Amino acid sequence: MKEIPDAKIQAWARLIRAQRVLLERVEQRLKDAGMPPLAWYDVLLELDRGNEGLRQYEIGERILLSKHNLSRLLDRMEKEGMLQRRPCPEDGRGSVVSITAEGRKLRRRMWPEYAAAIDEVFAGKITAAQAGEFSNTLQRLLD
Amino acid sequence: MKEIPDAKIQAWARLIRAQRVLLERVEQRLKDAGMPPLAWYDVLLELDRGNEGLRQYEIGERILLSKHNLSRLLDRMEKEGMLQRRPCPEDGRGSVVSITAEGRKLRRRMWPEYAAAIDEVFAGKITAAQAGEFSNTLQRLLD
DNA sequence: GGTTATTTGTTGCATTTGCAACTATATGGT
DNA sequence: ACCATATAGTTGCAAATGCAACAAATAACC
Repeated sequence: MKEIPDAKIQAWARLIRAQRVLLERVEQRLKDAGMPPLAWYDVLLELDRGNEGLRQYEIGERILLSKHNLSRLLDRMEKEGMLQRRPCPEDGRGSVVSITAEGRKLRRRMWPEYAAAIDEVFAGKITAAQAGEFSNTLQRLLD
Repeated sequence: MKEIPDAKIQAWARLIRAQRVLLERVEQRLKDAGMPPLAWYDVLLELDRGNEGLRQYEIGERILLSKHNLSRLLDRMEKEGMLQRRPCPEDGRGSVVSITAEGRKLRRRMWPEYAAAIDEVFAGKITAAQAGEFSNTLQRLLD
């Protein structure tokens, strides 16, 4: 059995914990401001970037959401008028999702609150150099 | 409105993403090995440390679980015979939770699998020095 | 001592997530 | 062309989570 040094175990534990704590604070702040959860923002951001509309599976890959889950998230967002689904011309199975004007508006309204929250819980507590180093480490872990 | 440098936004995004990806891999591995989710391990570990038994709220603080949620997690674990709840002598409202022999056995059985998973997704991808630095940064974020 | 506010834990209800099954289309092999 | 297999997305059902309301006991205040 592999012996993992305590310092690494501790780093692992802190990674899990810190992400949970910080993310929860951010979500709470959005909620307090009467805004939808972060997942909505993620979807809106991707849609806003992918101008021609995106296939569902593309969204799923980018925001790391399983397809059934995404399917229903999109249901909710579509019902609120934030996006549109239309059948995909090249692939009869799929649909193309695109953001509505309403969706763009929501995204723009969410960003300041989200940014303030990130600043409060994260960006304000770390220097640019530290953030760069931190980011590199995270990327290495993801590879 | 605060302007957050791109590098910090990216670091934030990676923190969220990396934790999700790595944690999911670990959870999946436990599941594949026929074992309960990580939350069970966390509870068992705390109980194993706190020899005399712990109050529920103490467990909740340590593993960052809200009380209603914890209440039901403990229900499930108690039903499986991993722990015991008995009324607290000093405080008529609360209960004292303690681990059973069965619970200790489960924790010991889970650890090798969990450790191997941590090694695979985290510890094996980072040097001790990097882990130390990383850990410090996370701690700073948590303060 | 009596009243009010807090804390501890549980429960009901709505929302979300995860899993497996399903439909429908597309792809690959022969 | 035909059959098997894989992919895109949806849906039903079970499990987990979040929220608000609640009971019971303690602590705080006068």
